[in-house]
Amino acid sequence: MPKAYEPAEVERRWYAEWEKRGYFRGCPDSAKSPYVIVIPPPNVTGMLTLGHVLNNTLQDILIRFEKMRGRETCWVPGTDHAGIATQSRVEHMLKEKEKLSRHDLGREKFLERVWQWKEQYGGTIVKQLRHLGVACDWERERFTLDAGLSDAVQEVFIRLHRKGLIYKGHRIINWCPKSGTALSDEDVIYKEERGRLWHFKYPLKDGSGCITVATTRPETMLGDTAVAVNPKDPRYAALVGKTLVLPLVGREIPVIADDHVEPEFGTGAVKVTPAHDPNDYEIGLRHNLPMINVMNDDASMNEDAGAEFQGLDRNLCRKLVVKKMDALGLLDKIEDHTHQVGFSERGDVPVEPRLSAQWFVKMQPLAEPALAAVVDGRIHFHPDRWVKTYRHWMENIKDWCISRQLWWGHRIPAYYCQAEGCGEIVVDRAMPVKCPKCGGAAFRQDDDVLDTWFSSWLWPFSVFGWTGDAAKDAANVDLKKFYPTHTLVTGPDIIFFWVARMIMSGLEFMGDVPFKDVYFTSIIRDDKGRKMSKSLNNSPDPLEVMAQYGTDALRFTIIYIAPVGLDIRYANEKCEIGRNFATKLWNVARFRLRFGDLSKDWKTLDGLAAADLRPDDRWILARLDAAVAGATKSLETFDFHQYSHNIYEFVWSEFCDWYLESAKACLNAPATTATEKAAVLRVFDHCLGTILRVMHPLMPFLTEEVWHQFGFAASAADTIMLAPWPAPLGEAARERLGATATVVACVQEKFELISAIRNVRANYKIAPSTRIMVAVVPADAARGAFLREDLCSFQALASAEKVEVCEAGGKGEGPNAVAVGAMGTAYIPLAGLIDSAAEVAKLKKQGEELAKYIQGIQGKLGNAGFVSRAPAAVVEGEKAKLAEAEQQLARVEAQIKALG
RNA sequence: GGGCAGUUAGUUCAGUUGGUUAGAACGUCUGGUUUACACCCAGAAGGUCACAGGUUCGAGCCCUGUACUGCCCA
Repeated sequence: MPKAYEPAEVERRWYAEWEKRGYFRGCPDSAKSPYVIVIPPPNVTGMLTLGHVLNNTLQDILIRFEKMRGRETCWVPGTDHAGIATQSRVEHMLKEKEKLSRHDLGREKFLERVWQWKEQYGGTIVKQLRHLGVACDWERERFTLDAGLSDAVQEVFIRLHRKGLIYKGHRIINWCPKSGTALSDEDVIYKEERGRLWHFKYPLKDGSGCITVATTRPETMLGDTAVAVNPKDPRYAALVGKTLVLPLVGREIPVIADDHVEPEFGTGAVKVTPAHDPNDYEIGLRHNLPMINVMNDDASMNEDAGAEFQGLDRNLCRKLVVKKMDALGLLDKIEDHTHQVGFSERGDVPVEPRLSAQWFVKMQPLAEPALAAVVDGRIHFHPDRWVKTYRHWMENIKDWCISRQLWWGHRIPAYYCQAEGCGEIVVDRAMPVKCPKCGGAAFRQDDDVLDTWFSSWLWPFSVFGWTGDAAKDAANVDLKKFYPTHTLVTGPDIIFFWVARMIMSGLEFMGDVPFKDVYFTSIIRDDKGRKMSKSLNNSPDPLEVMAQYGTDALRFTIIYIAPVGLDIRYANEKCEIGRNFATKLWNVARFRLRFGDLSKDWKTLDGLAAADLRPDDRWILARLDAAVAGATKSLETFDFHQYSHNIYEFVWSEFCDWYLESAKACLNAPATTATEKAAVLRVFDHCLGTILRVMHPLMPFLTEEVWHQFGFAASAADTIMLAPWPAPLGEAARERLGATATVVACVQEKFELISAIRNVRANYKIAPSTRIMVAVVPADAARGAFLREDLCSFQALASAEKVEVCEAGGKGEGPNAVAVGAMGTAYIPLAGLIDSAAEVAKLKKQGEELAKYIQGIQGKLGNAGFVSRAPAAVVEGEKAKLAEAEQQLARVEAQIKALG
């Protein structure tokens, strides 16, 4: 075995092997109880990011944990078709390489090209995911445009339409001028922008003066159809009902009063453009105002903007409007103004609110049961504070704009009767033969496609082949076994886009929640706390990180550094934590191999009793038990942070730093009998076998490799993936093995005394190779007896030539350095080296600390309120601590006296 | 404007139902090729738990307020 773990080859070999052996498959016929996760489908255009690493490592941990616990696990992977992103990427490519637009090709040819692109490049993220070691059931991989999933989308659209929950409406929507499509409210990202507030004067028709309005979007004035003021605003009371002449356009528009106008904002009078602003639209509806759309699809001005402006881009138009208003003397002033501007996520351009005919889902009837499912606990959020965010959105829900003016996606199953003046819309699976209204036979299908999320929201059941046909679905074994799923792991940024909508659709179409627990991951930032972004060039490529440090190292590190419910601050160097830990474990195995083959009976400790074991063996078994119980509980409660820290702490600081060294001393000692050695090795192997299994969900490759190299695997065909999750020994077994709380406390005290002795060595700069003599006067007879049980490991751990346990006063002659601990007082003869003054100073410092501590406890115990009100156990505990400390202080003081 | 988080060692973070002398990692300092590991070992230093009140026998933890930082929604 090489000195350090070399991950690359191990990872390649094991992943292929696991997949080949079918370990990832979820079997619907299994008698085991199912545990199911559906992956949050990444965009088919996507590349693996650290966010994916975190998210998928968490899912993999859960899947592997439950698999070891005997569940029939099924983790469904897949991708979504990412309508806008994919279409614009292919359009861009066509333009660059062939100077063609999608319109040059036509819909059918263009879609062929997108599919080609998808087949060629779309698998990237899926391939990358495999490098992460994820135990996904690849045979179930799904894509949102697969035939079955597309059928489900169609079925759902038709059903909701029949139910009156999908309708076509003429309303204000968010328009992305770059990609030329409508967006949903959730697709808009608000960014703070330092803009301006232009104050325009609109003259009254009767020539009696002007009203000044303030606007952040001057170009929209061309579509103004009113000016509104607050009815309670005395400044404008006299002007309500009068008529203004809209400058540049000449249209006569009224001054109206509306409660929603804020008198404090701007001048207190607002221009109203119902076709280009959601608030103005509401005002327009209330006051029956004309709605004039002055823009084209690409955000250039249309003919209704007037001849001077027609064809201009919205930004150029803005400049021209301001210039002309200024020339007319109607530009009152320009103020700096910081405000929130909505941007299109994909296009990264400001969205244009605009009046448009689109398809919507009526959300409220779906939201109510979905809110109830979370509020009444059928679904749990982790951390649960996200419930509030969810509730707020659900209670203020708006209808969902689902139509997109794209070609790549699920085409809307709506057919328009082409008969003159009919206008009938038929929603159905196929093109109708005859119009139910006019009997016409000519139809045209809606050109638009559906929002990508309209397919993703069905994911938890569409991936299992849901059809909506009751008989077929009842006979679907996958659906029966695997729905509802169990845990969803996703980012809080898609709580509305995806999580909330999946809950709605699950309840609506399956009659049951889609999952029971939702774990919201952290967001990954760089080590300065900045968001990862392409422009900052601060987003590392996970594949490179895995190549450099190892996949297990990255997996371990990202879980280890993820704080509880907060953002992660990541830097590549942090992967050293995981890499070093992997190497540490690797070397534990190397160490063990020096002492021969694995104990045959490592799996259990049956037949062993306290008398067969050293105190240190009993101690590590108690600690191992606590570690196993802790790991199990942490994973059951989604506390991944604690899980990783507990393992790390246990393996490194307890198992390696103390137990392994103690075992080494015993195994190397000539006096140790073969029986004693066998017992120590058996405990060691039992610990290691347990550690490997507990760590497997987090570091799958390394643990599998050691499992095999070391002989834990029964044969080459075996796997740690299917090894049983360790069960705690339980109290009775711990008692039998002497792994009691008393032993743990004593061993802990012993280790503290050894540390104090090491401190003496360091203070006197004694070389590690120099063996010292140590005489320990135990604090009491019981501790003396405890120490005598095993002096061999004490000696080795303290680098001592010899350790003697003496009666009080029997510590021998000559000057001694001293270490005082709860276990007792250790004397280290250091003739010629001893610095009495330094010894006294050290002891005085220790004495002062003890005195302060004692004073604190005495203060408590002297407080009548504490003694009468605190629980008896707490009071007793304080008394015991006091006695212990007083005794130790007495010993420290005795030493000071002896030295002085 | 509304809501949600956070503020603990130089840095990044733990800290259970309120009850040990508040912990870890990294970094820093000292010493060390001790036969598993220098991707290591041993030792050490480092904290007014943001601030101000309150509840309590007892507060890092509970309550009220303030400040600052970040996120979400309008």
